[in-house]
Amino acid sequence: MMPKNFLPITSTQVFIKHDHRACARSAMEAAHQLCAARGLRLTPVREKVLELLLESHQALGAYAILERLAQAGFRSQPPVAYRALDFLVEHGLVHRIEKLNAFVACNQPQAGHAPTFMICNNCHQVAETPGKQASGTLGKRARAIGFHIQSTVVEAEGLCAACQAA
Amino acid sequence: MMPKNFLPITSTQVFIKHDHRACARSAMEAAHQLCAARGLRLTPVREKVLELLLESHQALGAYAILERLAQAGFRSQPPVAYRALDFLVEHGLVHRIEKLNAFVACNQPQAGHAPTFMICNNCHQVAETPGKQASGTLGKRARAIGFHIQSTVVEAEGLCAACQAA
DNA sequence: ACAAAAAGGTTATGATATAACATCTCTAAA
DNA sequence: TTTAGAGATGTTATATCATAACCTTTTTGT
Repeated sequence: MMPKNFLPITSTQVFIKHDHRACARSAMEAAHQLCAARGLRLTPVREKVLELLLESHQALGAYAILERLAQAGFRSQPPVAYRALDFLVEHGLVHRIEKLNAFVACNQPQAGHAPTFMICNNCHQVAETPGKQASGTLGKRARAIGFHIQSTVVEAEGLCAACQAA
Repeated sequence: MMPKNFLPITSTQVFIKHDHRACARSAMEAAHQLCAARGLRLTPVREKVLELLLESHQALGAYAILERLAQAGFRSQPPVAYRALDFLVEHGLVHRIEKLNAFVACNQPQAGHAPTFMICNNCHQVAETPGKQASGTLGKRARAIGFHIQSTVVEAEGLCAACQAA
């Protein structure tokens, strides 16, 4: 039987040591499948941006992405990065971290999730924990005042376990 | 007896019809008291910025504040607004809304609270609901992975009760 | 009165994001 | 298979948000 307060912290939990390459590879595969299934075009720029984010396992700003794109032979005007990011965010392959004005790859792309993020102020990694829309405290508060939630931002800054130890 | 899931939605709940002037006046008074108690200086610019935010009952961007400051006879270089805002945010009199790159007055200035915000996409008012640090789902998730939370951002966008009706 | 600290004034620039419009490239229907 | 339309990309320019750096003024503690 599962423990009472089971939280599905998965292999996608960034702070936990794991094989980044394998993790990135499987996320990229998931992205391809998702796009195929929905008839979306994961064009070269879009794929490259996703790849960069998956590799880094950190939040990257649009201009940091732009630099890396340029190094990889893509054009380097801001709209190039922003358009790719818009696409990826719209389809849930990437999330925007408001607190950082930056972006992270989603490691479990799927519809209708409302993830929460833990941002380590020391190692600058960002962990995503899965969440359902309107669950928990926020949903409760919204219902209490008749507020209809369309989207949520839930982010915590602090120190991950490893960085506390060090 | 109080209902089981009692949530302290107070008179400070912006979406609910109330006397803005009285509300702003009392919040301003609370700010003065708080500053007196802590030996902080609520200088003219700082007070004016807080007043502007209390009046508007909406989130205002730094440059919107700057315009209004200029109209009121203050200098209008960006640092003027940002410094005042820094002070007010630091001491909990104003909160930053990350999703909007904007600021709202806190209607219940007090130490150690970690409020959550509901942003109406129609009337653009922002409601603050009180919250305690590390309570609820986010705290649970953090503990599950040994993450030490230093600060949180919890914001929901959607439609307030009044705007749903209309 | 004076030194130190805090606040404010000013210039310049950095960082983030989008508008607008031209061109290219796929896809699907004629 | 041509061609219209949608979607994607290229490019220029500019809007929006935020801070660095340095100097002067005001306040506070001694």
